[in-house]
Amino acid sequence: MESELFDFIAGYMPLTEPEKQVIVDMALFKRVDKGTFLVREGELSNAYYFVVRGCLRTYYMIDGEEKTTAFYTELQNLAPLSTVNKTPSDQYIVCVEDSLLLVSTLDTEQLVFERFPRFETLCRLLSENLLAQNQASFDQFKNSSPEQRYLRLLDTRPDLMQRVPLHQLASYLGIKAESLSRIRRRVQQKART
Amino acid sequence: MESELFDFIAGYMPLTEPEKQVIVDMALFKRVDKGTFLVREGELSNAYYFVVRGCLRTYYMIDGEEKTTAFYTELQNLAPLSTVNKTPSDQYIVCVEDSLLLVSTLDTEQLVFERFPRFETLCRLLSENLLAQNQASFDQFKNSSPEQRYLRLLDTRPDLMQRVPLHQLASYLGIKAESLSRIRRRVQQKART
DNA sequence: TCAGTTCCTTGACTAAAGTTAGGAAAAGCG
DNA sequence: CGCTTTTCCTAACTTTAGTCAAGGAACTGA
Repeated sequence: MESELFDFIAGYMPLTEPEKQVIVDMALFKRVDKGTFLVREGELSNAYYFVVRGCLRTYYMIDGEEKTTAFYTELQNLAPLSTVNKTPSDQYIVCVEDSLLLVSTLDTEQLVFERFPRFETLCRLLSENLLAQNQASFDQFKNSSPEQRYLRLLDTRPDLMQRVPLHQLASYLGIKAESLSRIRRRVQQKART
Repeated sequence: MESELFDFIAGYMPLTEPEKQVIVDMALFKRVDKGTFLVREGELSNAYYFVVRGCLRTYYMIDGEEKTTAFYTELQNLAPLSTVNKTPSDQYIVCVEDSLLLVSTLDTEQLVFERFPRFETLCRLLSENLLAQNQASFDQFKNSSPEQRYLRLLDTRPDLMQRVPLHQLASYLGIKAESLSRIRRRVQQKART
């Protein structure tokens, strides 16, 4: 169960057995049911999430409509702006499937850093990486059409198509549900020729 | 000259005089002329940049066209994916104006961390913050039309309009130069009524 | 089982961005 | 200074996304 996590971490920095034990002992793993809200708009949040198994979704409520902006699945990390800034959240974070999460709060983080100083270096490297990756995704998004974005998603995260309703994927791709529907038809027709 | 930097850092963590001195002594400040490339496509990069004064631009060459994706101005931070990943860069980073930068390489960073351990915490906090902010910008980008994005840019970074050619701003906004031209006309007409 | 959602698609229409082409003003350079 | 390049705008046309309306399929809960 934890092995996925430690394999992932090893990509940044291999951990010793005692170090792994620190994480396990702190009982940071948490099972969360589908439909559970981790944060709602207006609430304060003090946790960071690492998805071991399952799927989280972030969305905003704008003019009574849900605007989905991200999905976090296996081995992805979510540091809500609300947690980082200690300000009320402007978005919702909800559990899309029954999930297994590593939940670390500002408090537990501090404890881990004391017992295991290298963990701060690990967190720094991870943040730097995620920042650069996020910027690269943003860059790619700007330079591609809705259809190209759909095709890329199909290529990089095909699982999402099965796991998530299409109208949520549409707003994730920055378009309306009707447009996504038409894009899918267009793409299928091209493939058939 | 360095005071802008230290004022900025104080927002995360006030530094002591000796700590400030470490940074100044390491002579990490660098003047860079307009037109200078910090990284080209295919090159390796091993530096992080903090803009004290001036402006940097990142762009990709796609089908012989420059696709600008970001501008870094006063008090903004740039950690190129190439530096983070130690892989050849897929983008260009160029100096748009004569600029004053704080340049930190992987080597100098290590030295600073040793002489001044709190610096690593500072870097972690900064990365976490920038990541959450970048994600929020990305979210907003997805949920707004080209016109809304233009108006927001006008609101949040009006200086860019003067500092940078419009066709570069267009691709930064994820649209073509012709579209930006039309949007500007539309907006002006609305304002005139 | 049935009623009420939610989800997905389609069609007709509108609005806006992409494409292509051209031209004028401004800036850079010999 | 003239020349070239860059920058910016315009226009006509094409393509595609947004909007509004509707209907059917799939799922949900009493």
